[in-house]
Amino acid sequence: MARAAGVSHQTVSRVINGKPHVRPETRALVLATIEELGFTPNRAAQALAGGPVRAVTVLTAVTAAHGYAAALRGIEEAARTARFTVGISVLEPDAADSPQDVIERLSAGRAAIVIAFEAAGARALDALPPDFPVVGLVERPATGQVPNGRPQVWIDDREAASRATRHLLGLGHQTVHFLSIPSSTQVLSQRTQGWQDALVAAGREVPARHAGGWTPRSGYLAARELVADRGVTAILAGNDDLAIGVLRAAREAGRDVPGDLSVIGFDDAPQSAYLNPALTSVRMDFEGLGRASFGLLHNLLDPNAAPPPATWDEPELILRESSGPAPR
Amino acid sequence: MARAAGVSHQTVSRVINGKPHVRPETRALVLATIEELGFTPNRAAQALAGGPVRAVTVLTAVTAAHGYAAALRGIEEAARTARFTVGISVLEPDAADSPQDVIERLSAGRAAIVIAFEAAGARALDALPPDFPVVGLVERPATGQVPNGRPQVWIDDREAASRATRHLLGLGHQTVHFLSIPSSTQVLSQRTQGWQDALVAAGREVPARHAGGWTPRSGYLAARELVADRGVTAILAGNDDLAIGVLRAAREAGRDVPGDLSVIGFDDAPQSAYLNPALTSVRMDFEGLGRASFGLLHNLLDPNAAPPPATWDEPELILRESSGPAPR
DNA sequence: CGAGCGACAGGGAGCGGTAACATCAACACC
DNA sequence: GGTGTTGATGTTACCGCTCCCTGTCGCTCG
Repeated sequence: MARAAGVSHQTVSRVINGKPHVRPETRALVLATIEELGFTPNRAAQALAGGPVRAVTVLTAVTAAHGYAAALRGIEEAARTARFTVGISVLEPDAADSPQDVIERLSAGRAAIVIAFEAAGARALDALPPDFPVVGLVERPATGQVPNGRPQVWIDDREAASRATRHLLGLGHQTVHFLSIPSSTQVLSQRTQGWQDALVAAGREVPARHAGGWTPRSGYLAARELVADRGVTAILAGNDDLAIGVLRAAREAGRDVPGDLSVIGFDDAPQSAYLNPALTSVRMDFEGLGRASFGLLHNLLDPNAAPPPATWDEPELILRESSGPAPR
Repeated sequence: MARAAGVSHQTVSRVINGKPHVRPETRALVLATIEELGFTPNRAAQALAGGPVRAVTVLTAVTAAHGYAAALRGIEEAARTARFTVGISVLEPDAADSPQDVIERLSAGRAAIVIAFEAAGARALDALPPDFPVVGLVERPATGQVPNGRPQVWIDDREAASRATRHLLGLGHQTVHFLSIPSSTQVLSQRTQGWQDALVAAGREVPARHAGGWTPRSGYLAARELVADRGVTAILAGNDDLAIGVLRAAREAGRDVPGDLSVIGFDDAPQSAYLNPALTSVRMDFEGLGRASFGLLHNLLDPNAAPPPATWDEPELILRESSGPAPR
């Protein structure tokens, strides 16, 4: 122990936490000794003794999709600069979600951020006791639906989906087909809703929705049927991974993108601009969302010390090669 | 406290840890009370009291690349089934790497897995004290170079790169150009070495190596120059993300893949099979590697309780559309 | 039939910190 | 000069758990 530095443990504690009432020379002495001994405060002890919580754990069911990974990156970055430790635990789709099961996954510190864009995440969020320090990354709550009183953040992907759909309609496409990603407990994901909104508003018929998963493969499988129909001239994919599968299916079916088929994805993954053809996509600032979610949590935990939570960018449609005018 | 269940804290502790010397009925009673109260043992207290370590933190400098993400997934999965908590901390490329700085990132429990495929990771691994419970995911140690006494795991990507290079040579290409990913402290990454090995063994001249980063963009930028040279007929990219950039650059330069240019990537990311053209790639079992690394760590921490560490698959060249015979 | 022993249970210390309170000197004020 | 007042430290009590040790039984065994 640094008490070998000639002072009491209490003084060391004060120095570590930057508290007042320590003479500058004493502080310097302690700091020097800490340096010399390579001393690191024991997090477990700090946590036990009721020190400030400096740990978050992120709960998520998906790790591969760009949006999720980006959110995690944002959270980690914000947490690291706030000197928080971040844990991660992935949710199995069919896990028993008793509060205990969920809480048991948390590392010491007991504060969480739940990425609840789909069912497993949403369930985990619900399972946590109401007074638990947690913030959720969620789908935009359906209109009129009250958020459950917990801090949550979201990107308005309903509006984003509408915008993308309107863009395609504006290009002359009679209708737009949608290949969805899995949603949270809501029957329809917000992206699906937004797509429907735009179609209905334009007085178009809403085609049957096709359900995909998270991978390019699932996009490919689901799209094969769609692209076989020459009447389908525009496909909106739930994310860029699915869109890659769609692009592949289109090529195999001899469809020309964007000549006779337009494809738009979601999330603007780093590779999307370099695909063949380059993918038109809706850029979503999940990294910013992640940072903001951490900010909110930090604020929850320690209203004084936390800086004002960050904001994030609005979705933005990035036009590239995969979308174009409807074929005549 | 569950002591309200009529037994001592000690008995509760025994039940929680599955220790003997508790009457079945007593055990059942305690278990029932725990269930009823929604009691969860306090990890911090357990750790403090010298209970078994049940937390790892993963240190990595890269999160987006498929290989890293896959390794992390493997670690998390193995850790979760062993009821470990997993933390993650990303290393900045230019961080001060004193042992203290590194250790400070660790959550309570103080055990780590370092993904040390490139410089920042390697430095962090070196910074940790020799007796620290840590295992590294590293590049294959150069021949004759003794691993530094720490448990580490690696995939033989030197041989894998050789194999891919030989494959291209066998297809009639005069030589193979290489676009590298950043490496660890070693001047040349093992992938680069393997490529050179094969070229030298075949008596070919070794072309200048091009250095890329981690992203499709960096692959694209580096490849533009390469693909402009019609004499270049085969490019091996350090990973699939770079390869995507290469594919793009090739198309823009009017090169036909695989007609007059073959491209092979590394890692076999999920989207690679669905690209246009589908990317020939070397499949690397980083997920298995991650699982194995956790197994090793678990064994280090608790030689009795840990199951024998898993193994991982050998690299495998997956032939797809992007590689073919050299143009005549 | 008492010693010995194993199965079960409880008591207490202590892990490494933080909060609250006590102590003590220096200094100011009336 | 007595006595607050304030800054710098030390002391003590936990935080919630695990280890070590001590007790109680009820049995077996010589």
